Amino acid sequence: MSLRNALLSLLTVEPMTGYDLYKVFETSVGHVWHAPDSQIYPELKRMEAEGLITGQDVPWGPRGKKRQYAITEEGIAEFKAWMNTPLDYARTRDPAHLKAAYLEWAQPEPAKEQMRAHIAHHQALLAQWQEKISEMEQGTNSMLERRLANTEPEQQEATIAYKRFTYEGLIARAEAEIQWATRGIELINRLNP
Amino acid sequence: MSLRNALLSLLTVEPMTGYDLYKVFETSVGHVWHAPDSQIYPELKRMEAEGLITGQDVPWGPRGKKRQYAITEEGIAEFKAWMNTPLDYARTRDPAHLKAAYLEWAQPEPAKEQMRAHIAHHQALLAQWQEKISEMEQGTNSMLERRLANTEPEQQEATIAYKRFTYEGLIARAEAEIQWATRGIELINRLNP
DNA sequence: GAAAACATGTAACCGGTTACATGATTCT
DNA sequence: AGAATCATGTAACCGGTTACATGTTTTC
Repeated sequence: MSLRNALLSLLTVEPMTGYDLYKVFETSVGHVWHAPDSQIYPELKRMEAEGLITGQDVPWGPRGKKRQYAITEEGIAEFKAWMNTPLDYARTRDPAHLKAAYLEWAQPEPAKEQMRAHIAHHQALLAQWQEKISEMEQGTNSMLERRLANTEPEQQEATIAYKRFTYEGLIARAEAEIQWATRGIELINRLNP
Repeated sequence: MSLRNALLSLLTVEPMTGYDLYKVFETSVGHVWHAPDSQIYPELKRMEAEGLITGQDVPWGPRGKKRQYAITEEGIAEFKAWMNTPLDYARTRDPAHLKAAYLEWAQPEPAKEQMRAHIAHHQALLAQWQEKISEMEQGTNSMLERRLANTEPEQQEATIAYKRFTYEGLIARAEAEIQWATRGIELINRLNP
């Protein structure tokens, strides 16, 4: 049910179409949550049927139209309820560490390549998150700016602080993964002289 | 297809029954990969049909029997091939950080409770992984001891080193998550005086 | 004798992925 | 005029979860 709440969180900013939401998942929130359009459109329909959001057809060009969804009071209540409910943590399922535990079965070159890919993956994430923080600082993150425009002044500090806190955590994690994989390459080299 | 390879990795130690494998998932490997029995038994059947493992009914008590699976040459080749193939990293889907980014929507107490649960979750993982390393050092990890008994002497160092490397990475991650959530509690306190 | 552990499955469901499908609008 | 983007879906599939179901053996 996290997709539903990710969608609700975005609709607390302003009404959006399925395509708008899809694009946001491809960029800003996409680094914390991702969903393909094929999952978003049906979910929006279900949410509308359940009264969490209301859809409205708005004209788009001479003949086209698009459906814009706005969060309802019920939707806000649902989102807040989710935010106040503790998560239940899923059992671990971590292919990268599963493979790392059995690297003696790989050849040295592919093993190192695996570690390099791990580094590249987390370096890309790191760069994106650092970019998010720098956008926040410069006020160039449009989703955040629009959110702040609809937020009471005394709440704005918290809104920014929690987002920064989140990104900082993700940055620390990415850095740790890069460090780990770097040590992995050293280890592979040491064991395969 | 990681379940399949997790099963293969365990069967490189020695032949096992579905229940044996299920128990191992509940304990040692379970902290890197988890699977319920309802997923293990059908997967073993498919793997047998594909020739990756061979099953043999062995008597169990006066009337019972159990099916013991051994990895085949084909299975070993498949596992090695997987180990030599780079992973493709799935798009992020991280409910804990998704929620953290919107903590201004939660009440302070539930928000802190969330952070405490995050700490408790990762502290439990941390303890399990530290225990694994201490078992390795004392030679009391029976899966590993059995694996080493079937490993050529010149390979034993690598086998141990990669497992230690894996656990150390997971320990570092757990410590970082605990630190992050601790900062989160401080932040919530600061914003809600 | 009862409880715990061993042993093996099936079935319904759910969230998510991939592939397929279509058409309008805007930009160059 | 053609390409890129906007817009919205359906359908098959897949990995994983939860619930249900059953029987044997070992341990206390």
